[in-house]
Amino acid sequence: MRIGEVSKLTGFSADTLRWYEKIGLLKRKPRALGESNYRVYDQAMIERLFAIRQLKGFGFTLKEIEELFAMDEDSGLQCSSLTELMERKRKALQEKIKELQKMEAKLKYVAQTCQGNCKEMLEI
Amino acid sequence: MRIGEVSKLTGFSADTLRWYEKIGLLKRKPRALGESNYRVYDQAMIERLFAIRQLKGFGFTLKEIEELFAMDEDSGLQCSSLTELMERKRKALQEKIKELQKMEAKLKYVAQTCQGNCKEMLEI
DNA sequence: CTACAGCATGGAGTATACTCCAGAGTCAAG
DNA sequence: CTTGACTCTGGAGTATACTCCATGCTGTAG
Repeated sequence: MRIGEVSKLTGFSADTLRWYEKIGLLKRKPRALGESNYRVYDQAMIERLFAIRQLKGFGFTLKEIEELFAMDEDSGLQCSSLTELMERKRKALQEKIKELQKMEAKLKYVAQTCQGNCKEMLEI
Repeated sequence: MRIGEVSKLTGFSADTLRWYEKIGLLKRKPRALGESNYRVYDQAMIERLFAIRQLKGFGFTLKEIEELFAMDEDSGLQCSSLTELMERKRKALQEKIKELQKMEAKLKYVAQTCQGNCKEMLEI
């Protein structure tokens, strides 16, 4: 498959696919003799793209996904290591959530109790 | 007050103070005749810095804070407009929170139920 | 054979909020 | 008068994840 087709199939733009290659998240297949310079994607690469989609949905950054793939290729990814990574990511997410919830609560408080003098409440 | 003192007082680094000035969040006082080129901060500026601190804590971006100050200088900020802004920010925060909570829930699910085959569950 | 869609490359631009640095000017104490 | 701390300016760098663009090559339909 060529880049346009893969783009339609996966929903990643062609630019994004090239970008993923550039940062090492996706390896480009070396071209066979006499083959054009166009990128060719095989089934394994398509699957990897869906995995990337999944992992992004779990909150992993591209860098983390890359490291994860590297671990997998390196020594075979153990479920225990993966679980640990997920737990760590989960804790980070929880902290971020708490932070946002605090902001939200503060906003709610000011907006609901200001009675005409929210500027003072916000100390503006 | 000069920049170093203000930095200590407010906790914003000197670089940050200059940065805020550059993006228009803080106006530099014009220098008086014969005065040096050093920045001088008066009480009003210090207060504005504390307001910025507050508003950042409420989740407003610098750009939003700037717009807010502009509205205030322009026509005097009405509590009703401010409340509306806060409500909008609050909704945005809530959506972000929901999104993160979904990620967290998915991670929790996989991590807790994988039983040795989390790779399959993650579709890696 | 030619037109045109599709692809390649390298580089710049976007958004956010700074941080760091070099090179030079300024101020106050001793 | 010198030293050292402080400040100035302009510009580059950081992190994240792309997007957009110009210019030029490639593949295929008619």
